[in-house]
Amino acid sequence: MSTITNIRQAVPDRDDLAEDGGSSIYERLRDDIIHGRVKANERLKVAELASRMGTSTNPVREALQQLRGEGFVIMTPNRGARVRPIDEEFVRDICEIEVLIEPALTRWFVGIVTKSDIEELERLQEEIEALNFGDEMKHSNLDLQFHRLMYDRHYNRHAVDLWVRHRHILWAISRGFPTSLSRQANVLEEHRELIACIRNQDVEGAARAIGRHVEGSGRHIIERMRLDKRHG
Amino acid sequence: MSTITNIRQAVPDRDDLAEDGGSSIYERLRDDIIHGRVKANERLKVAELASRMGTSTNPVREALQQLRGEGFVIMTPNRGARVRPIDEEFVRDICEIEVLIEPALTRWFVGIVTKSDIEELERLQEEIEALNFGDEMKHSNLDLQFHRLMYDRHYNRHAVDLWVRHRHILWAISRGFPTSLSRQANVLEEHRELIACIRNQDVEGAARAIGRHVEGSGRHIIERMRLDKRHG
DNA sequence: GATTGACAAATAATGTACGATCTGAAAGTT
DNA sequence: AACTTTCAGATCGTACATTATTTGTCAATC
Repeated sequence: MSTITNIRQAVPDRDDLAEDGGSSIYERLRDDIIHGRVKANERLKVAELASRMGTSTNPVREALQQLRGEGFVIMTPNRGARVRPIDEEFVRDICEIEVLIEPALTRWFVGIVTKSDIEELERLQEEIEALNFGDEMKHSNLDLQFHRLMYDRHYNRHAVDLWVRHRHILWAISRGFPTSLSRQANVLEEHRELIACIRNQDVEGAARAIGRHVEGSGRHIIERMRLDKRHG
Repeated sequence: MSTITNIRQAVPDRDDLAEDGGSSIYERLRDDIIHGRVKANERLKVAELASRMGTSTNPVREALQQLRGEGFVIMTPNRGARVRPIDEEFVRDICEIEVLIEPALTRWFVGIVTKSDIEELERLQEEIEALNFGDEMKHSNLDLQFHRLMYDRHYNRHAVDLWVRHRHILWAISRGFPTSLSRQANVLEEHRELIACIRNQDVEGAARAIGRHVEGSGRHIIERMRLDKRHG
């Protein structure tokens, strides 16, 4: 019978050294969906996934339920789970929402920012520029710290959670993709302009800057997805 | 195209008499959390819930995982699930997000609206005014149809899903709460103005109208929550 | 005598196994 | 050809085993 061939196999021989390795069933499944290793609308059979993951069915079922809650799989009673397609539209949809949310978060930040906050932003930005996209992981971490400094203290926890989740998804999608030189330059420029607006207490300017930042990021990811799809 | 009435369990069954029958574990748990029948940060023990629901532990675990995915419970490894507090802040947070999203959806709708759409909106509005908040359930359904007509065809399915979920939560919270006369008048007025702006192709006016609509709705719910808390 | 630390028992979460029930589709019947 | 029956495959629910955490007790130390 035809089976899902693209899902990551359970680690065959290296047992117990890396324990779970931090990758739970949930994370592996989510990663497979986000990276398109399982086709859109493909059926996810619990028994099959369980044997593939090397566990029994129960953990798989619970992981699927969690993914259902997050909207990554669609479940119908007595008929199991299907993959929700993670395509360019999905990225576009997320980014469009962020284009609405992040400027709002940023406006608030401009209103409560302190001198030391700005200094910290500048310090992070210097680190980012010094690194110059040399290490994808480090850059991602610095960039996360940069934006987290702006959003973490916001009173609307729900909005911030949404941002965190969206960022997580986008990061998972774009991990491994190279960043074009053009996009690199734009990222640095957008960050610098953002800092300048914040320092000048230019609320609307900061909002516009972050809006462009999000939009550019989304466009870049979509372009990379297209290239990736074409060249395998 | 197949029927759009794909609403899961849209039938509001009010039979609380049968302990095991009727609604699913998931819905009962979610309802308990949203309505504050379980205290904030209270620990949710699977065995206890299972015996209370009259089932074994597995369905409860899966329901909890789904709720975790939706953000209603917080789970920590080997330490179980805790209730996420559903309070006034939560409502405010949701409404603030909707104040950002719904105007964007509305702007798009103004751009694609047809004559028959406007006629349908007006027909629904007439029904709403004729009903005049006589039946909470019917009003809620009509209001849902009203806004669904505007949003359902939007290309950003993710944003629409978010709206649906938020609306669902707010509806569950405010169910049973009476609507003040003042709020009733405002709702009708806001709908009328919204329709007028749409007919006149006044994009920004429509966006402002829906923004006020959402904001007023949120404020009303929060006020009712305060009253409810005070008087038991 | 009160506090702290270790150790044991209880409690609860997590994982495994299996039977019951439902679905989908291919067989067989009119 | 349409309807019914049958059956394999998958989901869903129950029971149990395992593992981790919390709690309670008691002795040792300050």
